[in-house]
Amino acid sequence: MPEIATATPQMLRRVNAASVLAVIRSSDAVTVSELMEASGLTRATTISVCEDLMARGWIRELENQRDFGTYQMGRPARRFELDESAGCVLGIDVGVLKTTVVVADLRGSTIGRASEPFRGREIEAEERIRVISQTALLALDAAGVVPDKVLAVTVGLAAPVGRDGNILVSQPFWSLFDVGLKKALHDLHGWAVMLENDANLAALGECWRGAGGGVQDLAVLLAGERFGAGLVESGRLLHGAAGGAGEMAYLDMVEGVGSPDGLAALARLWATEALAGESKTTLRTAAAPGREVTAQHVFAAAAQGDKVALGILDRLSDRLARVVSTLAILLNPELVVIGGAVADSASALLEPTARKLAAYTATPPRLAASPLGDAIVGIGAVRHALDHVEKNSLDLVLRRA
Amino acid sequence: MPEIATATPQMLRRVNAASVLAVIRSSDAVTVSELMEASGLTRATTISVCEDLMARGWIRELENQRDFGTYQMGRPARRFELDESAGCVLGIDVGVLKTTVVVADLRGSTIGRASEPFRGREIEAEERIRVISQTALLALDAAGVVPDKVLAVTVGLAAPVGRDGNILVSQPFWSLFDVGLKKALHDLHGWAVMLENDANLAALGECWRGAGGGVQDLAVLLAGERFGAGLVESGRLLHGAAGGAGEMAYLDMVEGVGSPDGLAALARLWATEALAGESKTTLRTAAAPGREVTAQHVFAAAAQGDKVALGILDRLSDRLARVVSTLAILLNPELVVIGGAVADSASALLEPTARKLAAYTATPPRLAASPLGDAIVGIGAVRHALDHVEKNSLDLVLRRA
DNA sequence: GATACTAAATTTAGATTCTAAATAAAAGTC
DNA sequence: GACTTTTATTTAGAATCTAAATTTAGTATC
Repeated sequence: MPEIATATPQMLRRVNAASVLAVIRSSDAVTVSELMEASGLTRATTISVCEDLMARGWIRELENQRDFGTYQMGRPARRFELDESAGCVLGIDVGVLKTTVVVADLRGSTIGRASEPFRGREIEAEERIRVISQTALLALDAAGVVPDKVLAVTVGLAAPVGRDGNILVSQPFWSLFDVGLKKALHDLHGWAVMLENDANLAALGECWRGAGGGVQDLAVLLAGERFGAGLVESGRLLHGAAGGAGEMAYLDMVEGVGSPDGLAALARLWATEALAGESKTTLRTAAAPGREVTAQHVFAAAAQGDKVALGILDRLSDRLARVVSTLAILLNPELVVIGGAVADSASALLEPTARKLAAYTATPPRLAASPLGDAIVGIGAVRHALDHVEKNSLDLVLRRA
Repeated sequence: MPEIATATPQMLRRVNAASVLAVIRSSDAVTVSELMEASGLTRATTISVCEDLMARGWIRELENQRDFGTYQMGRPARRFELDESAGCVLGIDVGVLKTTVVVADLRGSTIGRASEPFRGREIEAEERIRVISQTALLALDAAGVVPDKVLAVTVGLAAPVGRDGNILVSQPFWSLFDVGLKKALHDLHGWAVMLENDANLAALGECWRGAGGGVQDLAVLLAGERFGAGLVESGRLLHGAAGGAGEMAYLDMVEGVGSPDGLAALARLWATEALAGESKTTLRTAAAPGREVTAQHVFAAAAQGDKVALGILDRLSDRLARVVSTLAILLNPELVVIGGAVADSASALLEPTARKLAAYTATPPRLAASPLGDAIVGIGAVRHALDHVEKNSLDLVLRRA
């Protein structure tokens, strides 16, 4: 016997309240008449729902109603808008060397942010959790918001996370971290913490605020040190059975690729190789004795017309085209966004990559460089947390300041 | 302003009726009390919904109510069950050389079937459509059902089909076929026809009646002449932006693979190569002068211990392991089902393939051979059509015999 | 400044729907 | 035949939405 969802009269109000709230959330300030048109409900119902939402603290009524819109005759309309300060969400990016916490209001506007380094790459989960917790408080402080206002927290990390938001026990370190972090933040502040893979959050971020506005089928390629993808199909994140979707270890087996090394790693490697040879290049001055040559150096030199650097860019674009084409063929996204630390530099690669892509696949997607830079995971985490709040608005109790 | 779904009291009945129907659909015969427990509704509501569904023709009431279940005291319970003959669906597999039509009742039981060859590989869309339409009538005749009873029709074909069920205009032949078929079957019989990619239908079929019972993340690999995949993630089919998801042309670029050729094609090729050489093998007797050696010959010879055939199987299993591993890494399915014409023979490959798979991926999925044989697309098409009927039950008007 | 006009808010009556409790019915048990 | 058990039916009640009539709060016009 399957579990089924039946409906009672009481649930109607919930459905309608949620719908009206969704409209208000996506508008600046709306009149009851506008809400009626959007919802198909009558005036009586619409107003009653708005009163409800106001009593619960999600929306507020505007005064000076004529100030908005064009002049109009008749009795002034009541106007409602989202109370974006009714609560906030936290998006936390846990990297290897540092953590960044973004505080956003209910409209998703960033209202605070803090970043703190970890003491080293190999520190214990416990210490990591302590730093994260403190950074979160710093960010809240910067936003001028008390911890009680936090309605949802999403943490992004470079590990596979299942659809249920849990990390597999087969990952001992991250599993420990998972349990510890959830417990710590709940015990300290009463926050409900959700985990998600960083590439997946990057994909959410791009769909929301990045190059993927309105796109339903997209892949975000984190292309810096190591290729990894966040996959969105029909507007939904793909996780796979154990959260492993978007892994790209198969690149080992792809001709002309051979490793999951990312663009920055390859640019460094090939520049170092070139410098070991005799070739004449401006990269020599960048890489002074004792200083490593970086991907930035290569892109900068290429922009100046350096032949060796341009050669490296050509190789990079071929590599990228091959990587993108595997995704493009198997998943047929509309758009592939290049993200990660190299996103800015990658724009120089877009045109040649797109040209080569046409040779590798019959269904080439659009290509774009992420405009979000290294904030991409934090922004995606905010989006993820907001999704949770929006889905559960009517069950959350807002604590007034 | 987003389109939103609000609810009225009238819609409650719809929701509850749909839920109750879903329970009845998945049970043999249920009492009102059982429905009450499953739905959480009261007796009055449950009975009223059942009367409704009965009036609409979807369910029927049983007599001899004590015949079911164990002996029980008290007033006999009313018992309802799905009227599986209230309508039927058609699942149509359009191949290159023939078409097969499956007629199924509302429980999904096959009640009729017919298969007819096309006159050639290269015939016009119009002629194809005529043959399909006639085969459908033959199948209905075999089922003893009139065309009026058909509630939904799904057609599976080897072309990319978008989420919306349409074929891209960039595919001139199939696009013409799409429009023509829908128009023809609608004009002739009033049927609403849905199109879907054959590998996708195979995936639906496996989830329903095949090796993937209950699995939420799975890939079906049609592995006969050419590799192609149907992908299911979190219980949903993946289509991609233009219906191209599951394409495997990237295999060209995978080391140790190099082409999208399927297992049957490779077995033939390698056997032919071996026969051109000097090696001693029982395959020579199978391939008498003028007769081509087939994949079946190779598998049969291997089963008898033929060294050359066993060598081919070993190569095939490596090839298969590489193909599967690319899917397994990027999408992390729980299960990969080998389907298509070679499904039966493929079971001999499962064990060695699984062994090799562990070397290629850290997240090896379970492997299985499809138990559905070449009926897989037709069965998937039936499931697809049933999905449509179940989602729209309350809008469909059943025509009584 | 009085009157008319307009658009929105509010009130009121009405229709559905579900629930809950009381009553009736159809069996079996003793 | 009286009692028990289980289900069906009836009745009253609560919540929701809609629709139509009425009131309100402004602007426009004379």
